[in-house]
Amino acid sequence: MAYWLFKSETSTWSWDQQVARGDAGEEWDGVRNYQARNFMREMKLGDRGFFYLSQKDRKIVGIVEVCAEAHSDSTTDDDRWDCVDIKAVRSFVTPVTLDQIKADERLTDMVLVKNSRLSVQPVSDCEWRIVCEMGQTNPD
DNA sequence: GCCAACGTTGGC
DNA sequence: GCCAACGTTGGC
Repeated sequence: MAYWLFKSETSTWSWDQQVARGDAGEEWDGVRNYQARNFMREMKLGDRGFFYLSQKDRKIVGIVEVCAEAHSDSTTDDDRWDCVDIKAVRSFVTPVTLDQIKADERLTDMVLVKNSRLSVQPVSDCEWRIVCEMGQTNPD
């Protein structure tokens, strides 16, 4: 199983909204970046991801699961853009801030640190476990 | 609210 | 196919 990171903003799509969707999940639409799209095309059912809030919040607040593999983005007729569906798995006991991540020597290679603008990113197994531990949250 | 970094577009 | 111009993102 692979791990990922999905970026959102509270004002656009909040963690509360994601949780409220329950197991039905939600289409991760609106991504208009080839790199991010390509990562979504690689995703498999059951893959897990962090739910990160950019801008004001700048922290990881929850864990999500891919509940539909890549399909066309319903918000556009342009067939270049695909997206997956994700559902909330659990909230972080303690959210992990970008500051904490940047301050941790083990996480200096995280895409979030190296390429902060990429809205869908891969996360290594190692990074996954470290961040979950920092958030006192079950990684499985 | 500023601006650096990055991605995309389009003229040549 | 290069690269200047432009638009967007997101940390600060």
